[in-house]
Amino acid sequence: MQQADRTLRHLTGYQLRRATSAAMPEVNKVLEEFGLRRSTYSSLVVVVANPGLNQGQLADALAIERPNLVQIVDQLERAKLVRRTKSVEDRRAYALQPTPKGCELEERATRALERLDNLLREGLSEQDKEILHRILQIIERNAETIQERDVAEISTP
Amino acid sequence: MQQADRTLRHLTGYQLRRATSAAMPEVNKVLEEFGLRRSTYSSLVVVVANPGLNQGQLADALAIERPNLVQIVDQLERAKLVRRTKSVEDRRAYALQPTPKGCELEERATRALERLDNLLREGLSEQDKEILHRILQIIERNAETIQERDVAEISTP
DNA sequence: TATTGTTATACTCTATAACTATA
DNA sequence: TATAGTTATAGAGTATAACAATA
Repeated sequence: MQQADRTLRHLTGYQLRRATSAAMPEVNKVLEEFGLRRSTYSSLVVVVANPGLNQGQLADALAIERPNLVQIVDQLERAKLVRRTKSVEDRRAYALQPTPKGCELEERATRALERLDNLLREGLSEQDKEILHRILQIIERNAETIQERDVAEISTP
Repeated sequence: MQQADRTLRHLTGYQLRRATSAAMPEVNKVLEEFGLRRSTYSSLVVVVANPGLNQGQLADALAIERPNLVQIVDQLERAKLVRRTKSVEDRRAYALQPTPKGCELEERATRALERLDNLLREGLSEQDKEILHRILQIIERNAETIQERDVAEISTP
């Protein structure tokens, strides 16, 4: 039985899901070598690039819920990659600061992921890569736009 | 703070993840209107397109583990969309058959998802859509190829 | 009254080991 | 012995309600 999912392959959601599901385990494997997971890695990157931001801003940047961020920052702090420092302007908030060790690890992990990226995109032209990046951002924005609308018009034409 | 995740946006895995995470809730909402989830919908589609296939073949087609398929088929059977019929050639296996109700629901759900697809891909040219489909399949195959190799060469250059 | 970080919780998805019945 | 379907289970990821401290 070949291409038993032929019908599904026409749907963008299914295409995205298959490609993402295939790629994520490889991303996970690379990050494991650095003692990181996707959630801790992406948080670390944003803190390194935006030192001093607070947890709410970090959650917004990564589109994750604040409660789920708590344990992620806990892990980064335990690994001495990020520090929670009390914000002086707003004493409710923590200003997140990367440690030197965090900066160094982030750089090495990013380089490894860039090498994986080249393998994932093998066979694609430079133009293909740019088009992919552009299209995925359009789809993401379209999805956010749809979210603000009513789903009824889709399900019942 | 704008584009706090700028560094991450360069990575294909992150691009894929963001687009997929934004799109999946919309897919879920559409399918909920039909009493389906992504897993039950995709299984239903494959059974309708390939009546008589068994659960192992279905699991392979959708790249899901067989144990996880059991409850999915249970749900489809409880909803009278699919029937498990004992295979005559191999009495260990079930031949999965769609019911008329299953065929009808699959068709309506697919039409609704195609309408969602048009919204998700709004602003893309016909060429963009074809390129996206092609690129995502390449990435999926590349990921499967990487999986068969050693990750060490990626993490430690 | 609203917001930041937190706790507790629950639900889905995914993955693996081990069982049964057939082959 | 190997395979098809199953059971049980465990780990992520994700989502919401409610609380304390502060604004």
